Amino acid sequence: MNQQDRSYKDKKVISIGTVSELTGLTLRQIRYYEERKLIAPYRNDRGTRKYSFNDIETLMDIADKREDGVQTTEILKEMRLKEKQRESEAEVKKKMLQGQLNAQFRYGRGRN
Amino acid sequence: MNQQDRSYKDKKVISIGTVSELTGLTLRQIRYYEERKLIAPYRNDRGTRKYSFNDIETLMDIADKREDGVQTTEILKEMRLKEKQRESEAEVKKKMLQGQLNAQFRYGRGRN
DNA sequence: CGTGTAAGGAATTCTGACACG
DNA sequence: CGTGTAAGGAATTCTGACACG
Repeated sequence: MNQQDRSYKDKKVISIGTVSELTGLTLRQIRYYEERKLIAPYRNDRGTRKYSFNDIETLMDIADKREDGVQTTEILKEMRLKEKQRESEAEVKKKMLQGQLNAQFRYGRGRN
Repeated sequence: MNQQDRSYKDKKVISIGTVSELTGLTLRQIRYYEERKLIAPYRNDRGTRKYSFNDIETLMDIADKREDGVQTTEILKEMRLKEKQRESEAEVKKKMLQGQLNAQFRYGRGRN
């Protein structure tokens, strides 16, 4: 996904009623998951919550796990773990790219 | 942009107040451009308008043209023309791809 | 033509709280 | 713990219409 596309997915512009329709969750549930730090909607001037498509996907994941009886505390831990995993992966990729650049640089110099 | 990303851009989930903030247009203007067929928001059960990110981009284009004094009728014509151009381009691409496939097929047969 | 505005009604969202299990 | 609900207030959105230039 490129930069442009991310901006759509991350932009917090959807109000809670629409999120409720899209996820099948009640307003109460959506607000409660925020209280438990599982999501962090933006608040506009008037204090109205605004959600992103990303938030909606997170909420659908939460709904699945809650159906399996997983508590919000556990879900929060899982989410934090996943986040760390993503960071590590990004780190590995960065290092691999760095290694390739170094190799290419040495190769280029050798031919001159 | 892949299928998944398109769904974010095209999904009509943003209410008119947010669209107003994002585009700088007044509610009156946004509704009027709909009346002139420049945009077509979705209406939910209660008749509330819902817009997509695509609609927002269209509205920003409209705003620019209106500032240049272009009338809504002209803008509509321009939009329809662009649409036809996009269709032609898609047609050309389709034909080029078809040609390549044919060539490949003949080439493959020749070697057997 | 394009936009502002006042009008009245209906639906939305917010918070804090009590209830239940 | 997770969710429902009633409560009261504030802001949103809708339509049809009159106004102006």
